Order: sequence, then C-alpha cells, then structure tokens
Amino acid sequence: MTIKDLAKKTGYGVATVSRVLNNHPNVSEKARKEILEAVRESGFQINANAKHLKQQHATSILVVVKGTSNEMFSALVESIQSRIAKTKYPLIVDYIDEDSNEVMRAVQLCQEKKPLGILFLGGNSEHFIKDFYKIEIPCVLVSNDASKLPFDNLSSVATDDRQAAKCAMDSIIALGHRKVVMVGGDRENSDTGRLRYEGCVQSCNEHGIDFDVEHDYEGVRFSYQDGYDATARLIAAKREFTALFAAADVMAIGAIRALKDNGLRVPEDVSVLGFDGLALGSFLVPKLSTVEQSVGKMAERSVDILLSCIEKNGGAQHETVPFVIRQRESTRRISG
Amino acid sequence: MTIKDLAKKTGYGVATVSRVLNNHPNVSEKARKEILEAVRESGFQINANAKHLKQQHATSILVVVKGTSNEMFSALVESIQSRIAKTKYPLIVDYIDEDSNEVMRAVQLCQEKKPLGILFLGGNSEHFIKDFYKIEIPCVLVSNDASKLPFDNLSSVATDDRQAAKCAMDSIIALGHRKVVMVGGDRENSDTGRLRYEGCVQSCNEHGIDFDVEHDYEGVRFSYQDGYDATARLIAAKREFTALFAAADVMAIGAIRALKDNGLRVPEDVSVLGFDGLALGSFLVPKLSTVEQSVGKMAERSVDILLSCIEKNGGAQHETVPFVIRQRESTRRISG
DNA sequence: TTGTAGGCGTTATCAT
DNA sequence: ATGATAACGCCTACAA
Repeated sequence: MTIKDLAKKTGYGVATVSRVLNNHPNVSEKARKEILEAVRESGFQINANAKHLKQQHATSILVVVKGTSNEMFSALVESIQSRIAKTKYPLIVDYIDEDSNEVMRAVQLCQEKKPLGILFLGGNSEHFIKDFYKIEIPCVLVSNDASKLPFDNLSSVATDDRQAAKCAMDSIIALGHRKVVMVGGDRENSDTGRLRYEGCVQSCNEHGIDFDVEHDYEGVRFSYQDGYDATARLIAAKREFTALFAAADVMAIGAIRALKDNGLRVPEDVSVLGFDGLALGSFLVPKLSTVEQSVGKMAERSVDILLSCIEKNGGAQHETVPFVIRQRESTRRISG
Repeated sequence: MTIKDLAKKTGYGVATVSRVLNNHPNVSEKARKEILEAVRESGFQINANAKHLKQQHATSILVVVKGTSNEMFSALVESIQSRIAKTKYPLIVDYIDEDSNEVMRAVQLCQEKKPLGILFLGGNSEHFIKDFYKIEIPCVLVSNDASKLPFDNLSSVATDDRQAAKCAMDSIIALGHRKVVMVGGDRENSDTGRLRYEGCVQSCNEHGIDFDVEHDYEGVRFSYQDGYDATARLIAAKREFTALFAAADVMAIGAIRALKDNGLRVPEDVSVLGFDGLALGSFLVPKLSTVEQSVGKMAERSVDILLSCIEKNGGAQHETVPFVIRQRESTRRISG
C-alpha cells in the first residue's frame, strides 16, 4: 500500500495525497476527508525510508543514549521527553551500547533521520575528538563537559564532577572521618572517573588527609559487582577506613553488601557515600547517602540550549548544573 | 558523498562500487582494493534510507524492547545479542516506551528495516490481538505467553507465571506463614499481573489459607514507589501479615522500605519474596528472596525458535522456561 | 568483470 | 485546488 494506491483509490493524484498526509495547505476539505478516510480504512503506513530519502531536512530532534540500564539516563530521557513534547519538534530516542561509538552512530542517524539537533546522553571524548567534525548540526553533550573540545556546534551541560566529588569528600571529612577510601571509575578511560577522583584527592589534600592512590583507590566499572569486588579487595588488603566514597550509587550498593559480608556495618562501622542520586537509593535500608545530580535541571538546560542553537543559530554554550549532597542513612558522624 | 561520487572518483561504475560495498562476487581484486581505499579516504557512509527503500529483504533480526529501565530485559537483550552474534544475522534493537504500542512500532520497523524476524521483549496481548495480523514474518513473544493467540507466525517463550507464583506462595506457606499479603500488578491490564495473582490465590486455596482480594491484594505498577505505597496502604489498613509476596523485585524493594518505615523488620517481623531474580537483589541487605526467571534459557529458546521459523519455515511454538525459588535473606521460617 | 538504466515510495516544483 | 513529473541514493537485472 503506497500513496500511489491511495491516489488511485480516491481518484486524486499522489501530490494531493502527500499534501493531506503532511498537513499541507491548498487541499479542499472534501479531498482531505476522503483521503484520510481511505488511509484509515486501508491501514496505510507511510514509508519512512522513501520519505527521509527525499527530504532534505526533517523536523525532529534526536537523543542518543549511551547504555540501556542506566537509571539516571532513563530519568533524563523522561524529563527531556516531557520538555520537547511542549515544542513542535518530534523526538527520536536512540539507545546504543555502553561501549560503542556514539558519534559514529549519530553520524549515521543524521543521514537517516536528518534531525535538527542532537542531545548526547553520555559520551566519550575520544570519540568526539576523532569523529565529531563530521556532524554539522547543533548538539549538546549532556552529563559530560565539552568546553575543552574545539567544536562550535557542540554545547554541554553537566554536573561539575570534580567540584561535586570534592564537596562530597569535604562532607565526609566534616563528619569526622580521617581514614577514607574511594571506589571510583577508570581514571584513564573515563572523564567522569578521572574528575571524581581528582575532586576526592583535592579535598583530602586541603584537609591534610592521607590518601594514597595505590592503596586507597580502586578504579573499576560502574556496576554492582565491580563495586562489590573493589570493596572486597580494599578490605582484604587490610586497609583500615571509616568511610567509603563510591563514584556511583550502583557501586555504593555493591560496596555496602561487601562490607556486610565482611562483618562491617553501615553506617556504624563504615559510612558510605554514593554519587548520582538514583531513585533506588532512597528505598534502600539504610537509605543511601549520595551526591544528587539535578536531573531535571540538566534536562531543562540541555533542551533550552539546543533549541536556542537551532532557532537562533547561537554558538556553543557550556553550563554546569547544581548538585546536592544528601546525607541520608548510610553515613554518620564519628567522634575524632 | 554517494556511490556515484565514489564511482567517478575511482573510475568504475556504480554497480561495481555497490558490489564491493555489499561483498558481492564478480569483482576484481584490483577494483575491490581501489574502491575500498576510496571509501576509507572519503569517509563515505552508505545511505540506509535509499538502501532499505530499494531492498526487498534485509538480512537482520529485530528486537523490540518494551521499557528502558527494566533490568531483566537488559539482561535478556545482552544474552540475545551474544547468541545472535554467532549467526550471520545482524541484530537491530529498538527500545520503546512502556506504554506505547509495540506491535504498531514493529509494523513500522518491518517496512523500514525489512527484518527476517522479530523478538518482542514484553508485550500487551490487546495490541497483538488488534494489530498483529499486519505482520507476516516469524515473531517470538518473550516473557509472555502467546499460545492463546491465533497467529501461526507468533511463537512465545515465557516463565509459567501462574505456576511460578503458585510455587512461590507454596514456599512461603511451607515456611510456616499463614497471614500473607500480595503486592501485585494490575490484574485487568497486565497478563503478568493477572497470572501471578491467580497463582497466589490458587496456592492459598489449596492450603486452606484465607486470602481476600479486597484486603490482601494491592494491584499497582511495577516500580519502587508503587511497591512502597501499596505496602504502606496494607499496613495502614491494619492488615496483619507475616509474609508479603511482591510480583516483581522492584516492588519488593519498595515494600521492604515501607515495612522498615513502619517499624517492621525483614525478615524477623515480615518475610518478603520478590519475583524476577534481578542481579540487584543479591546485593541488597538483606539479600532479596525471589522467584528467579531463567534469563539465559529464555534468550536461548527464543533465538532458537525464531531461527528455526526463519530457516525452516516452521510453525509457531510455545514454550515455558524453568524458574527457581531462591530463598535468600528476606524470608524466614516461622513457628506456626 | 564491468557498465547502463529502471525503479523503490516519497516530496516538491511546475504547470494547469 | 490538483496533477504530472523529476529527483533523492541505492540495488540489480540485463547488456556488453
């Protein structure tokens, strides 16, 4: 069933059918009614391939999400969706593997869907450095900073990871902790991992706390299991600590279980602070203390910036979004 | 950059370029080398719209996933991916909203990508009843039973939800519990919700346990918050119970927190049993007791069935996959 | 082994 | 207000 069939069926030409389908003007009410009826009756579905092949510019906005089981990104997508819904732009959300090249995927999708702009949820700077020049429409990198990248069509909105991690450690130290370890991300391959590590170190330095990367830091993947294993290693190495800072809530959850399995109570023996502010955290026992990222704000600013770039041809903007240290039940004050 | 440009650039015709691009035979080594080099150098990207518009049949297999923050589906996708990777078929994974029509989406994708077969992860039978006749290629509904649906190109692989829920309740009763409540799904709009409810009731009946839908059942959405709220309502209604069965692990997690907030300990005061067997469950404190679905087996059977339908033109098959009741730390035996 | 040409379903430009 | 027709980029007989 094509628009040709539809044309034959209704007695109109393909052009008129196309006009009706796309809500274009210059169609009589009669034609519109009849054609719409035929569409309904025949269950006609427009061929997106042909449409996109022909169209130079679509009217949609694209979101490329890295990783599918990331609660924070899910929340971000939801928030972005509700914001874009208020505009005239359709939204296309595309999920890709944690470890595939988001930029090349975007290049591909640009050609397929011809979007007006792209929102990247998560991204690897190497991919951007290597391939982003191939993209010419306005883009926003969400949750990672892109101000150091030399592209004037790439904006960014992110939490200041270094600053947030520093504040997190500050807060732990303020609770009286002196022996602290960190279960963090890969400092070499993940910007986020590196920045949060740096914030942690900076805080320790400022407070005269001894922090030895070799023994007090584990750089692993952001998963329950990795958080568990890393913590188990820290314990096995007889590292003494009263507080553990995890660079992601999922690692904090793994860490808490590892502590428990080694006879350590949270927060009585060890305080645990996570990062992200996942909804899950507030349902746990104990409720997870964490660095809460402003998901709503991040979505809002990302969308606003992208739209302004699209509509007003503005240049790239780089923004930072606030965070909140939430002391819930997994951290506690200790005496000296 | 199109294959025409590539042809001009290399001095060959478009047909030869196309042959090289698609690994077709009848191309000289020389031509292949030169053209491949030109592709690399120019960063040529094939136009998927044009390709799919022209092609009658693609060679890919499609997975339509309902919901993006579903840990079990993520695990399923991963397992499916690794299985399909061993075949010659490319895999396309498409994520859609929890509450959008997966069948219509599939219809759309059929026309766009012309896949050989489809795997549905999650699905609503109403959508299938209403629209599935539009799909003519082999499909497998994963995690829901489709044996009652009248389509001979729709297979299904699922846990026997009713039986699993019954066994779950049996196990709770075997631990000595007599006063049990259930935090379940919507019995009207969710097959899964209804079946797990029925299994629960059946077990209670068989064991002479009093179970009153009005007061002992809460049908809500599968989320932390809904599990929390439902449990809070049960407690507020002064319903006495020593065990709570949740139709999903996420609801069980919400339930545990609600119990805690009302001064009830798990498992000392109330035993909690979940459903799904999420990885997360074994990192919680207490480790979540649950009905573990065989994700690996489900992926394996789904893929096998789909491939056999595609390659051998077999008819629809409906299979059930085993489950395991895992008594971990959130349930305990009580004395009469 | 290679090239030419027609058509996939749509949109959009011209006429009418 | 409507219709004929030329692209869009690719694949694939069919020819050479």
